[in-house]
Amino acid sequence: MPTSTRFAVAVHILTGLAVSDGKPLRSEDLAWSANTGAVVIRGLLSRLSDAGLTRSQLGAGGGSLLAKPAKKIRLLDVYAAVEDTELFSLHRTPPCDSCAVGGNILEAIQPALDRARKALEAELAKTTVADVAAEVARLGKFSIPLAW
Amino acid sequence: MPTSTRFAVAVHILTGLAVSDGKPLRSEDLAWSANTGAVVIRGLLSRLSDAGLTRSQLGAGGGSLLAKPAKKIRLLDVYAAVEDTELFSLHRTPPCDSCAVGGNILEAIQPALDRARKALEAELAKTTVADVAAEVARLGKFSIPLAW
DNA sequence: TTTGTGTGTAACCATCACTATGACACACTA
DNA sequence: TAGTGTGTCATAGTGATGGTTACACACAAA
Repeated sequence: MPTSTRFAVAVHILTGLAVSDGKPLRSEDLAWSANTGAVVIRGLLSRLSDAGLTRSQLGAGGGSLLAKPAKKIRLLDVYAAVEDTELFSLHRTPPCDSCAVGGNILEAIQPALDRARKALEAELAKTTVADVAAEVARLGKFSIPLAW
Repeated sequence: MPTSTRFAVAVHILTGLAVSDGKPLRSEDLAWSANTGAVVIRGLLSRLSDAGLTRSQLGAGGGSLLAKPAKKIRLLDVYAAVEDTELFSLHRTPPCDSCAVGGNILEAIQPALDRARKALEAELAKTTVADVAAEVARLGKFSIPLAW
């Protein structure tokens, strides 16, 4: 039930925009930082933009910006924006319906899985992009905004 | 990411063994209930056995049994036994090390991800196979042990 | 001891999500 | 008008996953 790498890279993107603090960053710049392709970044930015977390500025000198303060963007928001598979996958083929266990197992475990998922999400809601940006600044010994 | 159905099927297997309550079940029987192949079940049983959750009885009339009371098997134990990938995958290729954000982002987000993972695990530790078996019995309106 | 039963594991395959990459139309700025 | 950067499509390689066949081995029952 692992997540894709999208979540980690999306947090990376948003953290980059947060430390840049108002100066637009191009997808190519972000791709260099994340060590991937610019199209991959643009795909993620598309999802983040749909979720209202970022916005784009076209044309020369353009790039991406945070659509709201980093303090208001929780890791949970990022998670929801870029992950589309269920945390727990169930049986690939539905279990035997005419069987005492198979016919009821899904319904029986669902509540426990839901509680686990909610616990994960509640924890992700406690950290914001601003927190991550501050931690990156502390580790890298620089201050925000950072001149690139 | 391709998510694994192993956890759900493993819980299914253990629940089946729990309601069977001492009567060995063959991998073929479990495969029928889970609507999959017997070899898939045996692969999971191999992991569960390594984790000390089940044991096998060879020969005619044989099959698999729980290695300890269902009440002592937490969903967390099952999860640990059959899932081998990290909950959160990080960048496929390590981010740019010579970059202020890329060089520190992994270390910066790790604590938050660890807290989220621990929250998930703590929740999974609260439910046991016996709980799931009882719920299946309630939904299916039968009592344990179940005659197959 | 013999026969039948069931496990355990290896090998191979099809499928699917994921990431990478090239290409190009479009929007906007200078 | 020229240049820049986004947004999206199409394509391809990769890796994990689950399904299936095959077979050696262990054990129980007779």
